[in-house]
Amino acid sequence: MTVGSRPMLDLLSDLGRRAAAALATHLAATGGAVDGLPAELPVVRAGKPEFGDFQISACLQIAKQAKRPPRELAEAVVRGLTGHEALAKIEIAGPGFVNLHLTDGWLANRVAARMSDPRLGLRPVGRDQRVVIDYSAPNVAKPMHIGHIRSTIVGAALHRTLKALAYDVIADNHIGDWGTQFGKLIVAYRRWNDQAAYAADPVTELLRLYVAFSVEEKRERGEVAATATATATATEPATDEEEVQGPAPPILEEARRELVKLQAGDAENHALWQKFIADSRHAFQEIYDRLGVTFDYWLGESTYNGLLPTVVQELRRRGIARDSRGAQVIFFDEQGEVLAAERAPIENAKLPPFIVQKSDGGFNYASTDVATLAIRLGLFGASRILIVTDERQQLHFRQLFAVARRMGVTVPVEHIWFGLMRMAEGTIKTREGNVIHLADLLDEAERRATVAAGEHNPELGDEERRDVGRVVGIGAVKYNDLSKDRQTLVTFTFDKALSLQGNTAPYLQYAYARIRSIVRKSGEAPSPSATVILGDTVERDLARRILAYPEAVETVARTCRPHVLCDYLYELATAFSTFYADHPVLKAEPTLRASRLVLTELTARVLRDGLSLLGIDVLERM
RNA sequence: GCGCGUUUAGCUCAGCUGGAUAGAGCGUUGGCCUCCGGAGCCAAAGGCCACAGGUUCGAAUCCUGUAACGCGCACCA
Repeated sequence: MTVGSRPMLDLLSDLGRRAAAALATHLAATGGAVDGLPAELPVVRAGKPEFGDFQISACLQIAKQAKRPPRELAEAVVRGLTGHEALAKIEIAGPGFVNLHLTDGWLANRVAARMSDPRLGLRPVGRDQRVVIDYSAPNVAKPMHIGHIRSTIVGAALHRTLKALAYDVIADNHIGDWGTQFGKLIVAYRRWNDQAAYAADPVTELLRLYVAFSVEEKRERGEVAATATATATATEPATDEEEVQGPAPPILEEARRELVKLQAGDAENHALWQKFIADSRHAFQEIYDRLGVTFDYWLGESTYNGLLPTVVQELRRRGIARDSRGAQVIFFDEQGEVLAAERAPIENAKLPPFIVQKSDGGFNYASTDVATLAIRLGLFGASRILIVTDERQQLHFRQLFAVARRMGVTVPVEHIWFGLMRMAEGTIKTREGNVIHLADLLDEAERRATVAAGEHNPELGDEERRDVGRVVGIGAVKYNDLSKDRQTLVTFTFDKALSLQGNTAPYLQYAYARIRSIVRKSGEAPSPSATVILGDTVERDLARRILAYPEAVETVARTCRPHVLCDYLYELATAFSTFYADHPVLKAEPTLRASRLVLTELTARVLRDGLSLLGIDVLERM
């Protein structure tokens, strides 16, 4: 490990350990024994500049248990840290906070050292860990719309971030390529397919066919219901709420027959199904290419079909699933754990029943997901599994994870859920109503950004302007989703999604382009051996933020929340802009110029690297 | 009805898992181009952290209620 490759994080651990040791010694001497004193006191960023760079507030928490005054403990901590090479000043403040001030020299040396570190301080914390990440997962025969964008973009960002920390990542696109909709699609395709329209845009035509099916189904259902109510005796109340619906309309019966044929391996239906998948995948790939998103596998739901009978058998054999109303069902207890199959279902179960096989013998999402989990754990040897979907699937995954626990799964399986995208009033409508297709959103983003590029930099040629528009537009869309906590409910508007000011991708890209312009004009490569001078708080603040990069990236990997990295990069860019406003670089005297070039260059490298983890490109000019 | 989630400035959001005087962006108002790219910088105004209790040295953060909104709740995925 080279010096300076992970300065800030190591320093905090070191300080925390020394503080804890000093405190333990003091407590032992004074008889104020405390159970479970941590080996490392938490050292956190100070809330305000006057409180120094970092602070330790643990003395306040420990004081009560130790029955000693907080300030006395703080004094012990101060004694333990006095003389540390990185600390310029240690003070006790308020009721017992310990404020730590780093020396400018320590910061400067560490920043200078980072010039020689191609990883910018990132540590291989994920080494020897295999993570399977499941994201995007669009449904076959449906165009990707703005509801898919968060899973795709958040998932891709996590994918890249984990890889950067040396995790062995397997990205799996679990596309919806199986299910009852294929019976409907086959029927609708045979009845109404418009060959020219299909040839031009298969997925849009498939969506039209699906909608046409629903319309026809509804029409027939109306007719059936009318005759049913006319002949009903009306004296027999329905015993089951779910069964009050009348007999199925003929077209739905037809769809079910086609589905059964497909499942039985009927050659014609199988060929159609394959065609739908291939054409859909082609359309998805176009979007992924524009977004720069990649997968290692596309193991759709159908991948697991052959395993489902065995999965359900196994669940029964192990006393997890049982017969109930003709279906294979798993029940839960008051704690939300699986209820043994020999026990009667209970009233106040924490979770509703989990159906792994329908009463008609068909399998569903639940059994598919059990099989998927088994493959990811067994075949892929995952040591962590991340599934990125919207919030509506929380209950399903709680049920699934309870089943996994019952089956003895101990590796962490996490549902990385995000809030739904909602439409605001007045947004543009597309062909199919109020769904905005992802492709249209990206087109509009690029169009607006291209116009903006032309306004802000008239010197750009047509080709470069379009290139800038593409990178800025796509970046803005991605950043808009990534910069909010993923659990936030988003109300979509073009103006917000494509904003170019404030905490946005274009701001960061602009900061990068400006920096590159300075470095170009310097006519030299910033020197890794230059001495860094931190002359004032502005330069000092910039240095601190540069060094904090690994902390932000590791937080993203741990919590699966990319907005932490967005916030970090925005603060870095802001710190640079402040620095840039009144600290001449090229016109400074030689030693200062060399030092400032290092700060400038490092800011550029961290911005580029951090944005790349988010899947956002940068430009040399814009 | 039950479960999960959300509620912080006019609007959009942070708040590092209990720390000191709650922070940004947009918008508003006022400054900054003889100076490396003004998609920028500096500053001001703007807050009962939904509401009511509780826990403790200390609460936007934890616990209990209440309200509003979002989502889900037996054979869709």
